[in-house]
Amino acid sequence: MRDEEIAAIRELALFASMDEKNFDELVQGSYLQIFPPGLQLISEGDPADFLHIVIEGCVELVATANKRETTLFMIEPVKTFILAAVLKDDVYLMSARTAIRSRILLVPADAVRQVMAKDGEFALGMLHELANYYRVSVRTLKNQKLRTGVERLANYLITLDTLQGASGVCKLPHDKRTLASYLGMTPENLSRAFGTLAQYGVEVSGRKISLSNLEDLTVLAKPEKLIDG
Amino acid sequence: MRDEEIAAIRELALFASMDEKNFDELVQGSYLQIFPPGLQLISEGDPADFLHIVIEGCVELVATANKRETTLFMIEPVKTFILAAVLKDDVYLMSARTAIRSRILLVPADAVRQVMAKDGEFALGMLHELANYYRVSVRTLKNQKLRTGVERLANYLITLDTLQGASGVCKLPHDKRTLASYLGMTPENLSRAFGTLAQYGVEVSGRKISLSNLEDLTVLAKPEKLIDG
DNA sequence: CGTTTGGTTGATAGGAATCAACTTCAGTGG
DNA sequence: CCACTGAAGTTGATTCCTATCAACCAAACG
Repeated sequence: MRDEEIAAIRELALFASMDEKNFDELVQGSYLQIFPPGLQLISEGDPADFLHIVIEGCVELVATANKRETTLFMIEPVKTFILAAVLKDDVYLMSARTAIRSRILLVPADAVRQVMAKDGEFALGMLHELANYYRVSVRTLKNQKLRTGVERLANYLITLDTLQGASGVCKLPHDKRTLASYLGMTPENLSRAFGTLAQYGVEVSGRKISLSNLEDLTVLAKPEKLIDG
Repeated sequence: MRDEEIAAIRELALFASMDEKNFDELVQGSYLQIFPPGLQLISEGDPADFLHIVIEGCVELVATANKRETTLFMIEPVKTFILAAVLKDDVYLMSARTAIRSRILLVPADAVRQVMAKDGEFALGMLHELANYYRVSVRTLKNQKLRTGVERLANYLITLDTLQGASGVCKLPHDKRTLASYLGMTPENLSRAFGTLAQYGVEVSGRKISLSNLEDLTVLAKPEKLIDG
């Protein structure tokens, strides 16, 4: 790993206030690797051997059962994933694959656990990271249990537009199949949901979305701070 | 709080290995209280002022949106709840109410955060507790997104029977309205789901359930270690 | 070019919510 | 003791949401 990359990683909230020596110990055994899109990084059920950190790109966390598959989370830079499995020294509950070409830092799980035990600052950093993930997961669960598909899409679009500058024009970060899976619906239903939203000023052209009637859309979506953030 | 109660709390995995002085500091400002059934302990959106620990009884974590309500988790002794909100010094994402008469320990949030910062053992305890909750939340999400209502009920019953001794006879720990909300369906639909399961050997009499054909039920339910534990 | 991949549309069926009526049962009070 | 009450649970009819299967379209790519 290059010095400048190490320095960049050091800046992350997770590592910022930890001891220099402990940081070195973590980085020592780590690998920074580039993966092509669509590559399976982790399979659910496997033991957790590395803590993964997305430095660049995007990773999709998916789960399978009953011959069905669903996307649970999309992880964007700079964030860890499968932290809980590493921490509990247990198997992964989700599979992970790159959504696009991605640079990922792999930190050996036992190193993480060892450093965590002796570096309080690092443990606190982990605690905050994990608390964030827990809250995201709860929000996701509420989104899923309390809203219909159309409502989830509407809220997704409003949030997306806000994140991209609230200009009323935004661009989907993933293909629609992935989005459908993330929103808990089939691609066919996502397509119909976009159709339904047309009468609320949502125009779709490929991945480009324009929201020309945010008021009506918001009435339909009923966004909630405790779900959408 | 009585000495024997303090001693019992000290035994919890969360506190077991922490420093005596720090434990005292935590317990000092805490209250142990008994609440009647159905009492609202916490409202979603409120700032987190106390870490709650169920010593005895049962607490239901619910969330509301769109004039709908759903039960996200049931917390049984001895477990904490709303840990993440306390940790992040943020608002609660869920409301909490007692399902039955319950004894609950209330630990001031700022004390928790202070002790956490200086007691590495306690921080590690928290980290494990939180990691457990995260994984429960992910399992719940998978259960919700990958299964139908009848499948969720079937798996719930199989797990319940296992927990209660795998005798083929078990007893629902909550009323059916609560169970329906927890399983993400309406009471009417839960009733029908029980009806559907009759042909798989599920007999219902009030809260008493008997599973006379576990093989067929299991074929329908398709339990997964990575969802049902 | 044709072939693939991603996306859309239509028809149909299945899963789940809603509304309304009815039953059961526990608790209350006459 | 029994009738009343209210809550919990069930059942039926209907509507709505969602998945499935199939066909079709279109941009992307060798």
